[in-house]
Amino acid sequence: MSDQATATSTAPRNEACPANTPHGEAWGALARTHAAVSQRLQEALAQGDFPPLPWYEVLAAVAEAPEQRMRMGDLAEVLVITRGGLTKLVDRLVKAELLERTFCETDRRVSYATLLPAGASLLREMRPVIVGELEIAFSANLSVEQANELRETLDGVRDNACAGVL
Amino acid sequence: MSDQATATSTAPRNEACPANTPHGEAWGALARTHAAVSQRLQEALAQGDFPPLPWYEVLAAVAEAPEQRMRMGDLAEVLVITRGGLTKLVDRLVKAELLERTFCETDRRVSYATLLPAGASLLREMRPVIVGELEIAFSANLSVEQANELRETLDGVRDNACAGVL
DNA sequence: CAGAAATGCTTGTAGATACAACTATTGCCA
DNA sequence: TGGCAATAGTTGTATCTACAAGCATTTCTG
Repeated sequence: MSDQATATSTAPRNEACPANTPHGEAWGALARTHAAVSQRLQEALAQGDFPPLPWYEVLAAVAEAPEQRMRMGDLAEVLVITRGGLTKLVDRLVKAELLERTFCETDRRVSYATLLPAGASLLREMRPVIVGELEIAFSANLSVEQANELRETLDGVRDNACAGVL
Repeated sequence: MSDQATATSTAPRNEACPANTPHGEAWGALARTHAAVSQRLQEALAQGDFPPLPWYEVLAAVAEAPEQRMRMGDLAEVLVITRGGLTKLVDRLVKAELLERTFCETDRRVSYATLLPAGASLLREMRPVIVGELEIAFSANLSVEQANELRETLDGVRDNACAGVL
C-alpha cells in the first residue's frame, strides 16, 4: 500500500487528532488501532475467499449462545449495530444457508437467528484465520495478563460510554 | 423512534466472540468499546446539529497540520480510510465551504485539503462537545497516566497490525 | 531522451449502514 | 375487557464506503 514518507519533519505532531488531551489521544489511538486491526482481518479473510468480517462476528456470537441461537435484539446489541442493519445482515446469512430464522412459542414477536450446520462448519474454518491474525497483532507485545488488563480497561470505558445512553 | 439501543431488560453479558483466547477477548472489547464510544460521539454531535464525526476528524487533522493543510494521501492514511473515500469526503467539506483544495507547485499530482476560516470556526465549536463526551467515557476510570499507558499499548498493537501489510 | 513503471488523486459502481416509518404482538391499567 | 403504550422486528430510502479502473504527473532505466 501507500507508505510514502512524508518528510514534514519539523512540525507539531501530526497524528490524527481528536483532541490534545490525554484522553483524546487515547481515543485517537483506539480508533486508529481498531481500524488497522479490522482492516488486517478483512484482508486475511478476503485472501482466503472467506466472507467478510461481520459474518464471522455474527456466526461467532450465535455459536456461543445457548442452543446456538440468539434473539435479533440481543444480537444487535452485542454487535453494536442497529436493528435494521442486523435484519439485513442476517438476511444475507440466511440466504447463504448459514443461519435460519426460528421463532419463539411464547412470544410471537421475537425471532431467533439460529446456527445451521453449514454455519458452524464455516465458523470452524474461519476461526483459525482470525485467531492467527490477532496473535500477530496482539501477541507480540502483550502478555496474556496484559491482554486481560487491556480488556478490563476497555470494558470499563465502554460501560461509561453506554452509561448516558441507558 | 430510532432503531437504537432499546435497553433490553436482560443486558446480556454474552461475550461476543471473536475467539476464546485472551487476545481474542481483548480484540472483542476493543471493537465493542470503539463502537460504543463512536456511537456516543455521533449522538452528541447530532443533538447539537453538528456535522457527523468523520467531518470532525478531518477538520481536526488538517487543523493540526503545518500551514493547516494536508496532502490527500496523508490524510487518508491518518484517518485509516481509502483514498477514494477520502476524495468524496473532502468533496463534501469543500461544498460546505469548510475546506478548499489547493495544489502543489513542485508536484502537480498532489492536492492539499486546506482549512478555511469557517472550518476552523466550526472546529472550535465542535471540539468541546467531543472532549466533553470523551471525558465522560474515559475520565471516570482512567487517570491521565493510565490513559497514556493505554495509548501506548494500542499504538503498539497498531504497529504490529500494520507490520504485515507494509 | 524515450518509454515503462510508479505515484497521487479522482470517478463509476456496487454493497452495506443508519435512520425513520411501519406492522405485529404483548403488557399495562382503568 | 377495551384501549393505549411499549416491545420486537422488518422495510424503504438516502447516504456513505470500499473496490477497481482510469487519468495525469513524475521518476526510473536503458
